[in-house]
Amino acid sequence: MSIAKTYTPADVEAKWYERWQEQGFFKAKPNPRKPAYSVVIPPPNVTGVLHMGHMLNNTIQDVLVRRARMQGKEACWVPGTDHASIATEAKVVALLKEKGIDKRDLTREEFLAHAWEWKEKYGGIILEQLKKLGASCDWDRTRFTMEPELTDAVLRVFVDLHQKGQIYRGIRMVNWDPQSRTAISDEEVIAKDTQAKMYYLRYPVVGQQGQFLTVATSRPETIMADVAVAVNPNDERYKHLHGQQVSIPLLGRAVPIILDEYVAIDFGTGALKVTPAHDLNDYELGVKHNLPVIDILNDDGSLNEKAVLYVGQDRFTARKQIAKDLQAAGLLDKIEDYASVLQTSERTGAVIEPRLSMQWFCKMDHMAEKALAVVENDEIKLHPPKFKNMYRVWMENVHDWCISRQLWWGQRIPAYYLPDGSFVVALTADEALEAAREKSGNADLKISDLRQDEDVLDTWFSAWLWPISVFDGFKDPDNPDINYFYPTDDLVTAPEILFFWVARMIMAGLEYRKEVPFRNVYLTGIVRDDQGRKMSKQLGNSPDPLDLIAQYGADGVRTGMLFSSPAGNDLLFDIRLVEQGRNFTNKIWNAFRLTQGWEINLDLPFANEKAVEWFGAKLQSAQIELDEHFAKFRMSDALMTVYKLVWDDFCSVYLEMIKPAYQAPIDPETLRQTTAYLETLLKLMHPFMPFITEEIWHELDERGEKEYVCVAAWPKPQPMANAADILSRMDKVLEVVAGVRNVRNQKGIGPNKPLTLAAKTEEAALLRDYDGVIRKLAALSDISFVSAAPTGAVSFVLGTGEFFIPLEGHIDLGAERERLTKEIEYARGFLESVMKKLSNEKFVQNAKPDVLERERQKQADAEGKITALEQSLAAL
RNA sequence: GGGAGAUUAGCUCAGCUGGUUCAGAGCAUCUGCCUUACAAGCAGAGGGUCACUGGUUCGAACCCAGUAUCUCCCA
Repeated sequence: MSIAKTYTPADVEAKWYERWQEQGFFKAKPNPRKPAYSVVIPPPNVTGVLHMGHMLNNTIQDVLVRRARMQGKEACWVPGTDHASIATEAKVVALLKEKGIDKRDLTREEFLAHAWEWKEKYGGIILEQLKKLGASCDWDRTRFTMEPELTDAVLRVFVDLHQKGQIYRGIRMVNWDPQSRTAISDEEVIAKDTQAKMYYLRYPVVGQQGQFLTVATSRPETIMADVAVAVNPNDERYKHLHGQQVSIPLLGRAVPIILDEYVAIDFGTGALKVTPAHDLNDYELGVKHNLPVIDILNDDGSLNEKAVLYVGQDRFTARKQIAKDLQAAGLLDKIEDYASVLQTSERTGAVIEPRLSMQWFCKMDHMAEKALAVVENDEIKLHPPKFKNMYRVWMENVHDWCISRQLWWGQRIPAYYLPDGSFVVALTADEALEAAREKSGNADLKISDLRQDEDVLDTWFSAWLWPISVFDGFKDPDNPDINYFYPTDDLVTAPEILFFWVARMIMAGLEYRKEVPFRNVYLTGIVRDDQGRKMSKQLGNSPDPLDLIAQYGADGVRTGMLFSSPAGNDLLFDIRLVEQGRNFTNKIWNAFRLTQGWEINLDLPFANEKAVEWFGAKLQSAQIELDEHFAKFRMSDALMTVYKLVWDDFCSVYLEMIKPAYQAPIDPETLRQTTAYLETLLKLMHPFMPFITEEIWHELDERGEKEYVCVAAWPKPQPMANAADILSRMDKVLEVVAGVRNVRNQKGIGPNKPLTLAAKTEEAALLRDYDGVIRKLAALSDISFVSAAPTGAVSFVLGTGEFFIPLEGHIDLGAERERLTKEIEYARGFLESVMKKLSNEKFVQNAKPDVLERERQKQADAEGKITALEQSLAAL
């Protein structure tokens, strides 16, 4: 039989993914005989292509889902995509621009036609990429947040919350993104530290020739929107100006000097320009003092005619220009450097303008309170739990959610305006008409008299319904799917969207199902490069995931990503991790290859009882450990447990123990047991490395129609009464083996040159039991037991036992002596520290009995060891 | 400015209620091996004042206080 020496994933991955799909293994439907397990994918943007973050996130989900499936649960992983209002619209606008089409020249319908066309063409790419990774989603359930049914859910919720008074319309200071020309929510604003300038402007005091009030501002272009200058009433410097007016520099418009304790005397000059339209604090000050509002900005961030000056110029151009003009007019006192915080848009990066505008809001207070409670009482667990604190702080300080966006791509707000300016909210235009007739008392109103709100809803306003809407829980709240699969089990996502999305899904779940949407939230870290920088397209520091898969195999990439990704910690991506993953697949492949090469001789007796028994015990303890790691969502540790079990215990120890001599046959019982172990290992590895395990599974044996490792039963630990004993006995044996190998290394003796070992130990019976194992692993021709040290031998000490390897001609007496002396010194020091404890009365009184017992044991061991070492030294 | 978390080997991280092998793992490093499954490998080895300073305790990586540095969140 000839099997390739190295594993080539490219040959098998596509095949198995296809087979799994053909067999319908990923499909899930309500099954009363099975417990449900469900996960909804964090829907990637339709604009997205697979990046490293997706790889990590979806690998983790797939591991969880595959394991649940093997555990006999009805595992349902719902895939889908998000319409990503701003991001997609921006992308489509840019694309049109390239073709020479300006969005403003298009009607809403025309634009949407382009957008849909784009979505149909590119929107599914990312899901196809996930298949390459091995993601075991139920593809028949693929949803899209803007598809008709999900849109229907969004509109129903909007109407419902409006009816409940949870949604309202109002003028508020919002975060205006001048690039995408829409309001965005607080959560979409990113604060960035920057070096800005502070401009000190002279406002001439009206009627007092030559007198000025100097005001510090970082945004001089907004002076045209000033409606007052405020000073602190207690500020001695300005008492003489109380009741006066100043005129706005360059503009000449007079505004009052107002008094308010809000003004910080020690900041800037202690005089504050008040610009209600363009600053939240100023707005509040304006309301308090009954000041007018002058909005000088256009949607795109340029100045409008209300500014009078610089009309049509962009705000930043205007800022530069006005600084020059003020300088020229002698009204600029000075400019200072100033460290400030810039508010920027999450989506476009544009500098946000605080802007007063009419928007739709969703009240958060009640919903936030409930959504906080379920996390506080652990009905929903966050992993790692440190995020609980962050979650609490946010929930306790949450503001109402601005849900309207001045875009076209998205769900259009179902509010309809009557000719008189009032509005009704209804699911359809027909219903709106009915409501409008009732409201106005005008039975003659026609649909054409109504005007639907131009805005669309925030993308998260559809995403927050995702765990319910993907199971059609709004259209049909009592359908079998949602009853069976909701609440979902685990949600795997990034901490960045804990508030955007996770918190709001919890709110929606509680509001519409009276039940949490999931039990566990696993928060992954950010994938960074080896210098700790976030991976991004702009930096070009991210490898192409599909290239990686092509090069290292999906299994290699999956394990590589998991190797260093403890929950909630950032992952410093290093190609070496993926190499390690690839190497692991190759190791597995070769273990399989080894077992396939053996000739069987049916007449041979069972020759490897000790080895088989030991690996059984090892397997059992590893499985227990593995299940514990999974229970705690410690994916990295879970993988490491499997990795060490396979590589160290199975390959390096077990297979070496049972491996027949070259071209010698193996006995049937050993082969049978070994194959069974290999199958168990394949099952344990499958969630992490689905492809190679499926490949070997089928190579290993003829399999039935539906007999795939993908759906094999997850192995349960086999209870073994004396497992601990078996393991500790073998540990001692392996120490002896390591001792011999160490001597070989030190003396430069090849691994195959037969040696003999003489042991002077109380564990002779144990070593006799394992005689075959020791001889094989340590390549010994004979093991004898002695009561006195032989001469001319190299020795090593384990516990209280002494071991001698006769090696005439290899012995350096001086070096041997030195080594033994050092060991004796170390052991004496150790004994001393133990004795110190034991001679301390307080320790003996206070320590628990088992602790005391351990210390006494240590004492005995150390004394025995010292004796043994001294005898060895004497024997030299 | 407010809050949360972190600091353990060269790197990435474990370390449960303070008490065996409590100073660990993987990778990297070093040494020797192409030993008929695997050089994408085998065998072995070295490496840490558990950030710092005090305190509590018979006993501290672990508990407490302070200091330093870093990260994140919010304003």
